[in-house]
Amino acid sequence: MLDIKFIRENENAVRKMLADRKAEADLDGFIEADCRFREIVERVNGLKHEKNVVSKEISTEKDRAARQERIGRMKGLNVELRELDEESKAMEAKRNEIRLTIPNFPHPDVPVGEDESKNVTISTWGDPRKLKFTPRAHTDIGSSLDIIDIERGAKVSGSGFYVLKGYGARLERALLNFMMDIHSEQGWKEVWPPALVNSASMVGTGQLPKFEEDMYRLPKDDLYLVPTAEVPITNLHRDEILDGDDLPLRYQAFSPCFRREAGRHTGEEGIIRVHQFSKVELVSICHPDASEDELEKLTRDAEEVLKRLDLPYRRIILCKGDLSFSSAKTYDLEVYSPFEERWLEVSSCSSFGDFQARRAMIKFRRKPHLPSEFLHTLNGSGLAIGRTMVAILENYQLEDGRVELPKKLRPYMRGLEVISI
RNA sequence: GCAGAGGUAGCUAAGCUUGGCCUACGGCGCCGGACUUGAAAUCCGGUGGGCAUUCGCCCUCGGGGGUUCGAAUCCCCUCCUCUGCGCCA
Repeated sequence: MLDIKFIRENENAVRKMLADRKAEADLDGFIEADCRFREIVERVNGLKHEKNVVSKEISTEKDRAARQERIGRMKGLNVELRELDEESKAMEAKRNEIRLTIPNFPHPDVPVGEDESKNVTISTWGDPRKLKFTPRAHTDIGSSLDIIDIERGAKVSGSGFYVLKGYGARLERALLNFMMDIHSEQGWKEVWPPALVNSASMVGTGQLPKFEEDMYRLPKDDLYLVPTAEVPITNLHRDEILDGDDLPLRYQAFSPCFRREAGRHTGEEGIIRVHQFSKVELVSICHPDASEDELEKLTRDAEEVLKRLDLPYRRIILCKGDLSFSSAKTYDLEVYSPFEERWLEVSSCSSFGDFQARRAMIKFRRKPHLPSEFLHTLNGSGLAIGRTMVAILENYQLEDGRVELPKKLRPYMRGLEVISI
């Protein structure tokens, strides 16, 4: 959510930002409602002031007739107020509703561009593997080793669900522990959050009201299945004023992630894009002056997982047209897939500036006597577990159909070196 | 799920029975000032949000309605916390 004064005073900048992002929001409606709201509020405040004065007079007035006269005046004021009050509430609601649909301002570092083709590669690590045989897809590998069962996932739940079995299931568990141990070393506090959250939390991080269609919702309880642990973790401190000395707050959490993923995606077969996947998420709540450095740390810390798994990857920065709604700046980490001969996104690390903090009312004080200010929030995958598994299967496959395990992961697999049937 | 007790400012905590003296008591923390060589102690003032920024005005007692000239206070709905019972891995 943008600062309301900023929108008022920088209408053109907001308009340009929307165009750069290829986003739409009813800015005219916002401005109209805001102007009208403020106009009415002034009159309402005047009337309320009069009411307060007269009410005070009634309480001290001894003369019965004078009292009655004032009570009559109050009744008149109330009639007038009722109408204006109604309109002011309607205008305020409209204004706020629209404000929730205006995306964040991109950071100045963010390159211009209308879609993902304009994203810029920042750095590359490791040499993409060239296998001496024809590589197979993770779906092939998974089914022939009987560790990924897509058919039965569909039977049990439907299309877009899969089942991990045997070493596949153990690999999931190993990756989770492997990742979280690394992040603990790096100073991220472990949290095990709820997988269901209320709508206030979803508004706080920006999933609602705009992306209702992307979420699973339980109408009976008005709860949502989390699309990422970002939601419960960032909302841990919703409506709180934190002590500046406690910053930054760095959390990591595992959670299942649920996404409806309505619509078709080509080139994302197998378990690349599914309705439920596991992810370790890093969330930082930090001082506004520290968020730029914090995004670098967060991204580096996520990269460390790929380095230890010895998976070649690159870091890209998303252009304005590809940037997500709440983000000010996003790095994606992509692992090379020798089968597809392309890069696969396994992490997305974003800085939100004060956009989420303003929605979720996460504040801090520099000193106890100073006014509270909004914090900055950041988060990133550290990493998406399902896609990391895909990357391991496709990068570490052997010609005979077996899959070697990255050396540092073996202790987490009870010493297993190679996955075979 | 049922019954009871609660939710008041950064924290703590009065007020609610009996509506107006609430411009929300007091304390802690913090800031500024006075005093002091300095500090402590003491005293004075400040310490939520919005609109205007010159004096000012409005809002704020978990949230939303209602009654009333007037609601922290009375009524209704709702959310959350705690205790007991029920259910349960």
